Amino acid sequence: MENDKIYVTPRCPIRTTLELVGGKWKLLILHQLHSRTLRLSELKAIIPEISEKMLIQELKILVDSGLVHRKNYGEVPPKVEYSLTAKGELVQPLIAEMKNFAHLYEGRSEELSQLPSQRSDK
Amino acid sequence: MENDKIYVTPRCPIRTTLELVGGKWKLLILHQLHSRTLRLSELKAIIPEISEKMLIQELKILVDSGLVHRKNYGEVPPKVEYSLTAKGELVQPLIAEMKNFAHLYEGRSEELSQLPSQRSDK
DNA sequence: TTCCATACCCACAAAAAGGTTAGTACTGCC
DNA sequence: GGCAGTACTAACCTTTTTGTGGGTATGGAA
Repeated sequence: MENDKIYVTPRCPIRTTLELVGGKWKLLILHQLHSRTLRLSELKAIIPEISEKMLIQELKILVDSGLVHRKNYGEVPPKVEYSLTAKGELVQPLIAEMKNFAHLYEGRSEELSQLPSQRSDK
Repeated sequence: MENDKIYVTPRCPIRTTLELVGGKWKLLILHQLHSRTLRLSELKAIIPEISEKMLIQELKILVDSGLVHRKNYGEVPPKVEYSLTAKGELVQPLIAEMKNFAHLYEGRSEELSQLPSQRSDK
C-alpha cells in the first residue's frame, strides 16, 4: 500500500476547496450572503472594490457549483436575489476559521500557547 | 459582529488570510510541513506537480510572513530544512476545516461508514 | 420622446500567477 | 579533469485572473 509517500495530487480535499472558494472574491461574497438574501446591487454596495463584471462572474460560478441560489423574479426592471444553498452555508465554519487565524496571526502572540486547536462548533 | 452595513474593505480578516495563505500552493506546502521538517528536495518529491521555482518562491514568501522557519546548515552540498513556526501551526485548524468542507460538499455527510462510490471529476 | 434603473453581456487590455529552461556555487567522488 | 548532488537565481514566456468601457432589454416615470 502507499505508506511513506503520500502524494498530494490525487483528489486532494484542499485542492477541491481551493477550486470551489479560491480566488480573490468568492469567500467575501459567500460571507456577505451568510444567512441573508442580497440583490446584485446590494452586494455591489457592500463590496465596493469588486467590479461589476467580477461580481456577476463569480456569482455565476458559485451558482454553478451549487453554493449559491439564484432567484429571478422575472420582472422589469430586473430583480434577482442571491442566497446561500445548504452547501453554501457549509463554508461558514471555514470563514470563521479564517477570521480566527487572521486574528491570531496579527500580534496576539500571548494567546498562542494556550490554544492547540480551538474549533468553533455550532 | 456581522452587521447590516459593514463594508468588507477595511482590514478584513478574510483578506488577510487570503493574502497569507492564498494561491495555488501555500496551503499544500503548509499542510505537508505540519509537525515535521522537510528539505526542499523532499517537498519536491511529495508535491510533484509544483515547479521548483514555485516551491522556492512560495517558501520564501512563507518564511517572510513568519509562517515557515528556514534552517540553513551552511554545508556543501547545500542543506536547508523547512518547518512550521508557531504561527505556521495555526493554519492547521484551517486546513482541517477545508478538508471537512470538501468532504461535506461531496455529499459524504451521512454515509460515513459506507464506501463512497467513485466520483469522476477534476 | 427621452431618461432611468436593474441585471446582465461582450470585446479588449492589464496584471498577476504560474511554468520552462538555463545557469551558479561548492565539494567530494571516480 | 569531468560529473553528481543541492539549494538556489535569472531571463523569458504562457496562462489565468482581474479590470475597463462599452452595450443590451424592458417598462414606467417625466
